[in-house]
Amino acid sequence: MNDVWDALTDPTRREILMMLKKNDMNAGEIAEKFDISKPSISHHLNILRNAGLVRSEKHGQNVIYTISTSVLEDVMNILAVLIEKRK
Amino acid sequence: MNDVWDALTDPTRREILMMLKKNDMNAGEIAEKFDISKPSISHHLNILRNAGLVRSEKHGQNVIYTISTSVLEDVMNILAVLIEKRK
DNA sequence: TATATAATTAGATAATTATATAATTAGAAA
DNA sequence: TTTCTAATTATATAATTATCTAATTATATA
Repeated sequence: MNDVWDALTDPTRREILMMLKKNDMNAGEIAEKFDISKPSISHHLNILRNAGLVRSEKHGQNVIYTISTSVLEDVMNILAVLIEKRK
Repeated sequence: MNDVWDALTDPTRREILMMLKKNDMNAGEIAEKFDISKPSISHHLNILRNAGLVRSEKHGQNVIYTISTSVLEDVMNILAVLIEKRK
């Protein structure tokens, strides 16, 4: 759970998720969208994967990344509790 | 918005929010609940306040903290977009 | 007014994190 | 099998962050 929050803190990683929300992309395509080195993006992808926010699958020499939203439900639930009115 | 995510990353700060969800508390009461120095808690409270997640009001020599959830709606919305199915 | 209490600010430090470059691994194609 | 491309791993570094102790500020009370 902490891993999920930590993954979501970084703006680059949130943007990656936003992009993956629209379409699956491979690592190179993702890296192209940012002004950051490929290894650095690879690192961000790793953090997202460890948090369970993306999945990766190798196709030939490409690695295709897909968003995985199930863990986000937990985050939503926590927020819902916080927002919920005190009785 | 970044400030909100950053504020939410830290487990101590999330726990503070959970506590404040139940009741308003003053700085000392909050600090007592953790095994962390008072200045450190003060620092966390400052980050929460800058993110708009709490408000503080001085009553005598106590400072009473209250949760403020409106910014959390924005976070919820971002998560909702991410979770939303691709069409 | 002197002292005690609540909280914050100041300053230092250890740990974490985002980033880069260089090296490596794996697969595709000449 | 050599070479090219995609991606990751290894390593180093600068910046950020969480924490501490000490000092300060503000209020209350003896």
